Amino acid sequence: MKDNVMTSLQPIKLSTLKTACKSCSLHDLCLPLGLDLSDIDRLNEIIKRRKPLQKGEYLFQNGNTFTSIYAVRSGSIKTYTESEQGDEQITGLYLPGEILGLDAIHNNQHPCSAIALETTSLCEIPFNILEELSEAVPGLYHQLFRIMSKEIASDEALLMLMAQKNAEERLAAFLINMSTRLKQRNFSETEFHLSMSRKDIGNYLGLTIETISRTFSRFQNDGLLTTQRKYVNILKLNELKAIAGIGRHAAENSADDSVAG
Amino acid sequence: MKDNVMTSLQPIKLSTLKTACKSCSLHDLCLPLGLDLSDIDRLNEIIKRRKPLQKGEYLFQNGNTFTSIYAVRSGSIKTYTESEQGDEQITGLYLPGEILGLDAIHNNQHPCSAIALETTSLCEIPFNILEELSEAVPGLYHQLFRIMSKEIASDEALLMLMAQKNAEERLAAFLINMSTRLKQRNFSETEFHLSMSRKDIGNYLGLTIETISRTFSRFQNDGLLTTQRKYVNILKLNELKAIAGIGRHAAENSADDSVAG
DNA sequence: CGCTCACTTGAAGCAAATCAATTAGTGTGG
DNA sequence: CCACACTAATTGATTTGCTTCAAGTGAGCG
Repeated sequence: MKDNVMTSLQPIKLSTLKTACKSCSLHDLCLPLGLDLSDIDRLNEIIKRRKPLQKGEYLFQNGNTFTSIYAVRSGSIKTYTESEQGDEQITGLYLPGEILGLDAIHNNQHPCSAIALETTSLCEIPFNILEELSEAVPGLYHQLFRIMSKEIASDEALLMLMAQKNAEERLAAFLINMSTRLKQRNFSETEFHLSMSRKDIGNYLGLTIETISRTFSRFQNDGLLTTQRKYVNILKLNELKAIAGIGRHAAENSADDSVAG
Repeated sequence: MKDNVMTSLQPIKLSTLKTACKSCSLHDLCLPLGLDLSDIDRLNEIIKRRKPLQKGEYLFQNGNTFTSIYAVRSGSIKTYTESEQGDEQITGLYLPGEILGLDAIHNNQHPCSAIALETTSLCEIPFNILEELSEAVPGLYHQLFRIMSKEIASDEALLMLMAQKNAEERLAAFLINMSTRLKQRNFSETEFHLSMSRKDIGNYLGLTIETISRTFSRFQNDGLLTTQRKYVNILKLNELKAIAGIGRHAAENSADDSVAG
C-alpha cells in the first residue's frame, strides 16, 4: 500500500494551524478557488479550525440549527437523511477540499446528519459572517454558487445512476468517481482506501451489502481490480470506466460530476 | 374537473406583461420572496418576459451556454439529462413559482435539457445581471442561496425515494409532492391534471411505464384515488400520505421537500 | 373513419433482495 | 497472550418485485 492513500492523511497539527487557506494544498479545490491573495486572507480570518473529529463522531445532526458550512481538510465525512420509518439514506460523501452543509441554508436547519468516517479535520465557516464578507469580496458569492451548483448537478447524476443502472454499473461508477476525485487531490487514482464500509456503499448506491460484495467479487474474478477489505487496487481503469458508462474522452471531466457529493 | 387545475393556467397575455413581480401571484414562492417593494422593482427591471413556450419546445438544451436562470410563471417544465448510452433521466419537474437552471452555474453550461410539458410562460433572469444587482440588494443573494439549497435538499430526498422505496411508495410520494406543491399555488390538493405522461413519471421515479400503470390501477382498486388519463382525483389523501411514508404532522412541511425539483 | 399514440393488463423472466450459513477481521478482558 | 464476543464481509440458496415481452383497449386527431 502506498503512503498516499487516504488513511495516511493525518489530522493537522497545532503548529500547522497557522498555515491557512493561502498555503492549503486544497485551496484550488475549495472555497478560495479563484480568489486573489488578499481576499483569501480575509476569508481565512473568519474560518475556524476545529479539533479533528474521531471516527463515528457527528459534525452535526438532522434538525440542528444551521450556523456554518464546513470544508474537509483531511479524512472524510458522510451525510445521511433518515425517513420517518427510520431507514437511513446516505446522500453524500465528502473528501478533502469539499464543502458540506449547503443543503441547510433554505430553512436554517440541517436536513441530514454528518458523521466522520475516519479521523477528520475540518474548517468551519460561519455562514452569516461569510455572507457579510461576500459583500466585500465579489468573487466569493460566485464561488458559493459554483459549489452549490456543482452539488445539484452531482445529485442529479447520482439520481441517473439509481434510476437507470444495474449493480455492476453503479459500483463501477462509484469507484471511478472516487478514483477521479482522489486523483484531483494528488492521491493515486488506482490504489486507494475506501473509508466507507460495504454497507455504506450499498446504502449510498441503493443496493444491499450482499450485492456489493458479490459485485466486488465479480470484478475481482474478471481481473478488473483487487480488493482487500477497504483497500482497492484498480487494475483495468479503462474497462471499469467502460462499465460505468463513461467513454474514454468524457471520463476525466464527467466522472467528477457523476457520483460526487 | 374544476377550473383551477393546471392545464387551465393560460399563458400570460400581452396586456398583463406589465404586471410584474410585485403583483405576480407567485412572488411569495419565487425569487422576490422576502424582498421589499423597491428591491422587487429593481429585480423586475432585469427580468425578461418571454413569449410562451408551446408543449414540446425546448427552453435550453444539454450543453448550451449558461446565461440565465428561469422562473416558471404558468405551465410546467421538465429537465432531463442524457447518458452517453442515450438513456434519459428526468431530474426535475418545475411548477409555477419555481426556478430552474441553477445546476448550470458551476461550469457555465447546462448539464441538462429543459422542455415544456404544456404551454408554459417563463421569466428569464440573466445571471450576470442578477449577480450585479445582488451586490446592491443584500437579501437577493440569500434568496438565491435559499433556492439552491432547497434544490439540493429535494434532490437528496428523491435519492432516498429511489434507493429505499418500492413502486407504491414512490408513486404515492410523487402524488403527495405534487398535491402539496399545487396547494401552495392555490390549486386543489386533491384534484389535478398531471402534465407528465406515465412514461415521464416512470422515468422520474426510476420505474417502467407498466409499473406506473399497474400501481395507479391498484390505488384505484383500493379506493385511494380515481384517474382518467392525466387527471387525478385523490380520495384518501391521508392514506396516500401514509403509503408515501409521510406521517400526519410532518406531511405539510416535509412533503414539500420530499420529491420536489 | 381509420390511424396513431398513450395507456392498460397479463404472462414470463430475471436481477437483486432476502434468508442463511460461514469466514475473516477487531476489539476486550482475563 | 489467548479465548471470547462482536462486527464486517463473503458465498450460497431461495424468493420476490419489477421488468420485459406481448396483446389488447381507448382517446385524440387528421
